[in-house]
Parts: sequence; C-alpha cells; structure tokens
Amino acid sequence: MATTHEKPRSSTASTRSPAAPARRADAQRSIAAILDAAIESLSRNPDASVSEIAKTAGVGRVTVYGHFPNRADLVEAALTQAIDDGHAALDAVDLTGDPREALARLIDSSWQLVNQSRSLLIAAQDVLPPSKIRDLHAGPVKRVERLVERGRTEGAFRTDLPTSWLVSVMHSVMHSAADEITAGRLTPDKAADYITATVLPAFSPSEKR
Amino acid sequence: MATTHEKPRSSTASTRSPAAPARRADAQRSIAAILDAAIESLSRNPDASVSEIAKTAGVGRVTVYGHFPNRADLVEAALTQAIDDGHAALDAVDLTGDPREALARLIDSSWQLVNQSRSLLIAAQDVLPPSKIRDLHAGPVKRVERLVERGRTEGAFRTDLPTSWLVSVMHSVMHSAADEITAGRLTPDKAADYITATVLPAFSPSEKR
DNA sequence: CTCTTGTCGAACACCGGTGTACGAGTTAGT
DNA sequence: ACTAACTCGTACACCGGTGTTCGACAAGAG
Repeated sequence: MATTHEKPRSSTASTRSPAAPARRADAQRSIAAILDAAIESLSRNPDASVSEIAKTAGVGRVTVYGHFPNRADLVEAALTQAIDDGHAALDAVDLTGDPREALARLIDSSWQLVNQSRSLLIAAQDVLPPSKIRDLHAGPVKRVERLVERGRTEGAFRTDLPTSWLVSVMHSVMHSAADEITAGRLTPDKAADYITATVLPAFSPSEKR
Repeated sequence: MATTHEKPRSSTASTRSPAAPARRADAQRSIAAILDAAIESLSRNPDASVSEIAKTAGVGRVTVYGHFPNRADLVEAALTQAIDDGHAALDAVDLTGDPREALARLIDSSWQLVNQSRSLLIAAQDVLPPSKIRDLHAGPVKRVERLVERGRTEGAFRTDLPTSWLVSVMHSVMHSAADEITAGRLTPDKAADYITATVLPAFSPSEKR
C-alpha cells in the first residue's frame, strides 16, 4: 500500500499537511471521482455500500480504502465537498436591498441544493456525530442568519421569535417540499414559489391586529 | 413452534381472522409487552435490533419471532399501534369554533405525539414502503385536512396554496421543533407556542398587500 | 389433571458489509 | 528508462444482525 491517508480538500486551494510528499495526478483524479461518486450514490441511497460507491466511481473498492481510512471518513469528506460547493454557489446571490426580496432570492437558490443532497445528509447523520454535522453546516447557516438579522433591524422580519428558530423553520419547510415531491403531490417547478409564499408570512411581524 | 402469526390489533376491538383458535391470555400479555417495548426502543433508536426490543420487553428474542414473522412486520405493527393510539387521543380535541383557535388546540395536542414517536417513524421509513407509511398516516392527516378545509371556506385560511401543502408545512414545522430541541436550542415547554406562532401566519390569507 | 399453547436459551447457518493483506500489473513523475 | 506511486482483483477474517431449529420447561384452558 503506497497511498497515505490525507484529507483531500475541495476544488479550491488544496491545503496539504506540513511536509506533504505531493500527490500524483493519477491519485487526484480517482479521489475526485470517488468523492463525486459518493455524493451521487449517497444522494440516491443514504446507506450505499463502499462497493457501490467504488463501482459508480469506476474504481476498485480497495482503491477507496487507499484514500479514506474508513466509510465514515469518506461520508464526511463527501458531505464537506457538497456543502462548500453549495456554499460557493450561493456566493453569487445578491443579498442586498429589501430583505424580503433578498430572502426570496436566497431561498430560490438554496432550494435546489437542499433538494439534491438531502439524502446525503441523512447518510451523514447515521455515521457522524451531530456536533460534526453542525460544524459543517455552520457556514451556510451563518449566511441565512445574517440576512434575517438585518431584516429584523429594518423591521421587515418579526423579532418575537429567536433567529435560530426562524432559520430552522426555513430549513424545514424546504425539506417539506422535498418530501412532497417524492410523494408526488408537488412538482419541482412550483416548489420554490410555495416555499417563499409560506416562509415570508411566517417571518413577517405580527401586522398590528 | 406453536404460535400462529396473526396481526395483533390495537386496544380497540381485536379483529381476528375468520376461524381464530383464540389466543391465550399469556400470549396476549407478551404481545402487548413486545409492542410497547418496540415503540419505546425504536423511539430511542430507529434501528434497534430485535434483541434489544425483546430485552426491554422482558421477553426472549425467540418469543418475538413467535408472534411476528420478521422485523419489518414488527415495526409496522408498532407504528400502527402508536398511530391509532394517538388518533384516539386526538379525538378529545375540540375542533369547533374559530378555525384559528381550533388549529392552535390541535397543534398543541399533536405536538407531543409527534415529538415522542418521530424516531419510530424514521425506523418505519427504513423498512416499510412509502405507500404503507402514507396509508397508516391517512387517518391523522384527514383530521387536519378537514379542519383546514373548513378554515378556508370561512376565510380564515389562505386558498392560494393547496391544502396538502399547508398540512405538510404544519407537519414539518413540528419536526423542526423536535430537531431544535435535540440540538439544545429550544426547550420543550416553548415548542408548542413557537409552532403555532409560526404556522398561523403562514396559513392566513395574504392580508391586502 | 391433562394436554395444548406459549416461553426460553442456546446453538446454528446465513447474509452482507467492513477493513486488511498480498501480489501482480499500470501509470506518472524526473 | 527507471523508480516510486498508484490501482486492481481476489481472498480472507471479522462482525453483527436475522431468522430457524431444538429440547426442556411453565402456564393456562377445559
């Protein structure tokens, strides 16, 4: 066995441990393939076996173990990859201007990401400690929190409920939409509209009364 | 092997297959114990083994297989039990009068039920086909749907989104609360209030604008 | 009291997934 | 072109859960 177990970083700026003997181009390719395959397989079935992942990566099962010490680490790496890919994608969204409209835009973009990789998340929850999951999600959550906070100070969003609760509600309504789609009661194209139509009123201040 | 595999029905009116040789008092006791244990164990850990369930039931693992052909059937029986126990409990809730207040009452009661047995549901989802799950939930869902429908015709609830969507949102916000509790960001006593405070505005008609 | 029904523990075969070991073959850096 | 890095398949030990069988024993129904 030649391969040394090093955490492969995502696309942007591979941070290698101190004196790294430099990975071969060959290896980098299979690592990328494995990671992609993991995301794909786990997104279809939360408890896909290592064999399945290896197969869809077009790689031997042993090769996988050559780069990741065990299944858990692989799942973690996959989730990390997926999350900060998404994180990068969301950077394109304009969050300035009216908080309500900004939120609508953010929801619209977030929705696809959540929809695609929600079963990957389930896979992760089976294997990783909750603390780790929360750490990985910290980035994306922060983004939403900041927007909500701004909306509150500007009077666009309600302040009688904690920010964390509001964020959680938005998150859960998106998951709800995903469930409705798999249940066949909702079509993907309408999803984003339904979500914003539901979340916005829930976020708004109590309107006199 | 003596025991005949018959689906044990919940408390109310045991429907036995045609010519049933009548089950012994002994057996009925252990079946009940097993069912309760299953609900309890699976609510703690979605993939509790048959051994664990048997142990908490104070019964041999073999005895379990004496009454349920396999793990899946046991899980199904447990879920069924839990659901129509809850169904019965919800019959006590007054759903007349102002739809908004009625909904608040319903949420308040439903919440505890959902909170207790949500991990049982997860267990079921691993083992049972989605169709079966939906069938089992049909009863409780109908109840909410009827209330929502009434609220719509009386102008208390919005009509620009499908009823099924609204019901699903309510469902998912409750699950969200459960997650927040396990995450330590929410205390159980505040949960019901947060849920209604969130769901009601989401259900209300668009208020001019 | 007797006989059927149920319970129990131990033991077993089976299955599928995980992680490791080996040896031969291939690929890419220099 | 040479060497170290990498990949592959097979094979193996291991583990834990499932479902079954057996034989002895307890308990309820008549």
